[in-house]
Amino acid sequence: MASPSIETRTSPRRPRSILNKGTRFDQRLAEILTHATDVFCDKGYEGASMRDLSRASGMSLAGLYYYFESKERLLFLIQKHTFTTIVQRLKSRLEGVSDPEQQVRIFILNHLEYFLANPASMKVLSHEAEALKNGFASEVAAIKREYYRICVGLLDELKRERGLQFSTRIAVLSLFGMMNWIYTWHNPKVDADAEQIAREMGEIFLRGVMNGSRARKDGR
Amino acid sequence: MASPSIETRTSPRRPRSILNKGTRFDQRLAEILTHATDVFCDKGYEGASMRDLSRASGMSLAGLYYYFESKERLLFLIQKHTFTTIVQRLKSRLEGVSDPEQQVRIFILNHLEYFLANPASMKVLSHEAEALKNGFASEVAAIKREYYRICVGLLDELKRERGLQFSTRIAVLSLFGMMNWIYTWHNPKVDADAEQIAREMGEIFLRGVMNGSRARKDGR
DNA sequence: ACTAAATTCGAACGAACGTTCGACTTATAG
DNA sequence: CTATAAGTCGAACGTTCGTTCGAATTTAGT
Repeated sequence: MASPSIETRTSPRRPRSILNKGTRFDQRLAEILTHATDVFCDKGYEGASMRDLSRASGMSLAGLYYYFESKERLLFLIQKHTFTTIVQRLKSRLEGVSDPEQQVRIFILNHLEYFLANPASMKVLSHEAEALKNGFASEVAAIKREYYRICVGLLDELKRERGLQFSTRIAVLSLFGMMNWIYTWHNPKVDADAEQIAREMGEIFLRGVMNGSRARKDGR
Repeated sequence: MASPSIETRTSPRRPRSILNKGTRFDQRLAEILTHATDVFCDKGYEGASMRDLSRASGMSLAGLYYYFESKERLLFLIQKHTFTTIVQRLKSRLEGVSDPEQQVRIFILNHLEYFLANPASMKVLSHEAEALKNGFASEVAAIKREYYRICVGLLDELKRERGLQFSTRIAVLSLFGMMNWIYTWHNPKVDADAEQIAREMGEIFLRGVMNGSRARKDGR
């Protein structure tokens, strides 16, 4: 959780001194976001009260409102930062790789690695997807759509290259389901690490989508 | 949504007349559960107020408490009924089928058919899995565990019969993810019906879990 | 050291929350 | 028709909610 920085906020008047990166304000806000993420993760967005957030971050109830103007905007900041980060990491990892199968594996690994390294953030992103309204909702939805389209692109490319036949939509959404559901069951003391889970899910998904598909006629 | 019946409730003193099935009480409770399910589906358990439920079911706020003694118990009744029904249907459909692959296909079809026929109930079951506490939570968790174990059994049987090698836990949980995630995206105006989606997910999952697995050594 | 800006907080706001109570109305059985 | 039980409701309970305000404190520039 880091550096929401300049254009991300609107609450009080901005400090006029230009060139402040990683200011006290931004650092403190980031700390609050981290604690808030944990609380939202445990109690849900609606179930978490501002007093819970106050307690968790060690700041008074009123003090929180110096950093953001509403509980909803706080959730928005968490979701936007999380989603932006995962998309940006994906893009950088995808650079220079041209084999579509390898690209899909990277997509899965990137998603699961970030998920298991930031379980609270990702649970809040996955589980509270409907909690935001209007402008906040549509801005996060836009990032989600971009992320979704990237995955569609990879699978369409895989289909084209290998002459496969399957519904891209069902495939992509099944893959997201496999991956995102992990927040309901993953236990770091019992389950393998991200790399191995990514390998196993990747095997299931890629074999499932690739083998024998060429021969199928439509309908059945 | 139907017949919570005798042992399910505790609120007021029970009508002493034995042999009442489908009484006025049970019917009205079932209606309330249906409306409450829709509201919980739309606004979430925490986000839905008793006044929302009152409005949706056309009964006064106080009147609701004649049928159940708390909001939490209402959610419990919804989840327990939904989960019990889906397990019971599965068991009856599984009877007489012995081929493990066919059994897995039936499992998937049963799950998705019920999901798409009762989207609100299933969303409330999937999305509000952490909302209940203590006794309520553990009773639903017990049914979930039974359902999970059935699926594990089917996959272990498939593994044994065909000499496959994969982590049953990861496979089962991936399958649940694929299926349960559907509440976040399925649009009846755009997407296919349960039978076809079950076929496509079944293909992906079964091919993914079956093909080539025999040859793999451990570790890699 | 002085000052102005940045930061923090106690106290309170009105609204909404889940739940309860006693009185009222409707249905049922004799 | 009468009496008892089942069902319903308006009004209110105490609590907690998200948010605000003005005063107090801390920080940073000179």
